[in-house]
Amino acid sequence: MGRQPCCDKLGVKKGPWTAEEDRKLINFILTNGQCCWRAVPKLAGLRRCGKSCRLRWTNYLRPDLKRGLLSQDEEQLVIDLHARLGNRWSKIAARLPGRTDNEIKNHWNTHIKKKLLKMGIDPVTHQPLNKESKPEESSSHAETSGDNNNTTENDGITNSSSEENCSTLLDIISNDESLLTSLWLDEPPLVDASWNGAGATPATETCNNETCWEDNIAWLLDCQDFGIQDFGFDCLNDNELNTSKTVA
DNA sequence: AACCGCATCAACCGCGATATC
DNA sequence: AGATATCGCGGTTGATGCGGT
Repeated sequence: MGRQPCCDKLGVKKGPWTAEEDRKLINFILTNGQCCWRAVPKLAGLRRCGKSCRLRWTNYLRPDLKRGLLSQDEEQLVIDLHARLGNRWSKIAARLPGRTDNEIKNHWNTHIKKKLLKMGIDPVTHQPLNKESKPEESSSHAETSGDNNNTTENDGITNSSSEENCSTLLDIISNDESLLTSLWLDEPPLVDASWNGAGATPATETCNNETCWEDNIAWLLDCQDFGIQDFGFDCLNDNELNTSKTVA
């Protein structure tokens, strides 16, 4: 009854990934595509659990990932989406091309949270902190879902230009019924559909959908064209440069 | 130069949802 | 139908780097 265990836990390595392990995982996925993660460590010759492989790939090795800090626009979008969705990081990440839920979660906890607090805004409710907040900050945003375009003047993200960004992004979201609906419903992401199509689908299903699988293989092979087989760590930057082309 | 505290982020853990037997 | 495995998500931890003293 049931399935075989995910991994036997014995001899499974933990901790930071080495360049060699990364290379093995990348080579395996480029060659075979993303099939069932449970089988990946064995087939790729890794002493890792499948879960760890999936995490490493989705959070770090995927060639379509952007690296580096979030831009102001991205940051503001995260704030806005968080006001609507709460800590549903995967949903938020789905709206930011090349960003992972882990990355956004980290950025939220280390940067955005502090900025909001500094601005007198509760990062959980996105409402003004009444006790500590400065009088002018509680003016124009409160209970409604779009009230988080925090436009105060005491922090870097809140200068006049970012104010415009805030309202622009907010307008886009508020005025786009389909986007709003999709944010609330469990709709597939706009940007990373190809990845989710392959990544979230168990091998059996993937095999049933040959077109989808082949598309992903083709896409992964495209990655090889720009030198991923020569993987050293700086190649990911090259990947970044080429990903937009490839995805497009 | 050495120590300390803080910030950052990759990776792990545990849980719920879903799939499979 | 129930038991169990797998997947994906969100919370948390720990290693590392950096700046200040």
